Amino acid sequence: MSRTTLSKFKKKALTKVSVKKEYEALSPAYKLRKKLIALRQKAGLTQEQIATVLHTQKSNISRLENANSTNSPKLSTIEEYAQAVGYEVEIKFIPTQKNT
Amino acid sequence: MSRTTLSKFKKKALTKVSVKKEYEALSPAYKLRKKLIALRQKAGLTQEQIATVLHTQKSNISRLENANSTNSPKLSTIEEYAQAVGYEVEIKFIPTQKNT
DNA sequence: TATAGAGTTATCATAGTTGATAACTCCGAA
DNA sequence: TTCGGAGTTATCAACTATGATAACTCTATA
Repeated sequence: MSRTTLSKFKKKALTKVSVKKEYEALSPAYKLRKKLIALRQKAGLTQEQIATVLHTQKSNISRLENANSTNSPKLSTIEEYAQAVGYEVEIKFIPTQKNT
Repeated sequence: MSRTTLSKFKKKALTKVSVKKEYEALSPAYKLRKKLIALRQKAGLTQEQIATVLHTQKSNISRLENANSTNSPKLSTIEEYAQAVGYEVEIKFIPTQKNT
C-alpha cells in the first residue's frame, strides 16, 4: 500500500460523495426539506416553536428537516408542518419525458 | 318511535354524511387520491399493472387510491406511484390567509 | 469563560403504513 | 348464465415513521 493508493482511494470516495449529493439534490425529498426550512425561517419561527404548536419535540422537527435520504415522512406530517408555518400543501404531478 | 322520527333521523344522518364528504373533499389527501386515479386512467393502466411495476399487489394499490381519511401515505409511496404512471412529484406550499 | 438559545444526534417504545394473501363484489362479453 | 378481468375489503406480519427523552455541538453574548 503506497500513499498514492490511499490518496486515490480518498479522491474516489469524495467523488462518490459529491455525486451522491448531487443526485439527492434532485430528489423531491431533498427539495422538500429545503422548502420546509425556508418557510420556517420566513415565518420567523424556531424548531422549538413549531414543535410546541404541533405538540411534539424540537428533536422531531429537526429530524423532519434533516432526515437522511432513507427516510420518507408521511403526507400528514408534511401537512401539519405546513399548517404551523401558515401554508397548505398541494401535490403536483409533472410528466416525465419517458419516450423521446 | 313514529315513522316521522325515523325519517328525521335518516335525513339528519344523510346531511352529516354529505357534510363530511364535502369537508374531506377539501383535504389534500382526498385531492391526491383523485389525482392518482386520474393519472392512472390517463396512462391506460390497471391497478394490477402498476402493482407489477412497483413489485407489490393490486390490493395495496387499491388501498392507496381509496385510503380512508384517517390514513396518510408516505411521500415515497406517492413518488413511486407517480413514477409508475410517468410523472414526478412536486410539493407546493400555498400561503393561507391567517390574519385578515 | 460561562451561559443560554438554537439545532443535531442517538435511542427506544409506540403508532402507523406497507407487503402479502385470500375472498369478495361488480360488470361486460362469450 | 357463466366466466374472467378489474377493483375492493379484511387480515396479519413486517417494516418504518413518529413521540419522547437525553446529551451533545455550535454560536452569540454577557
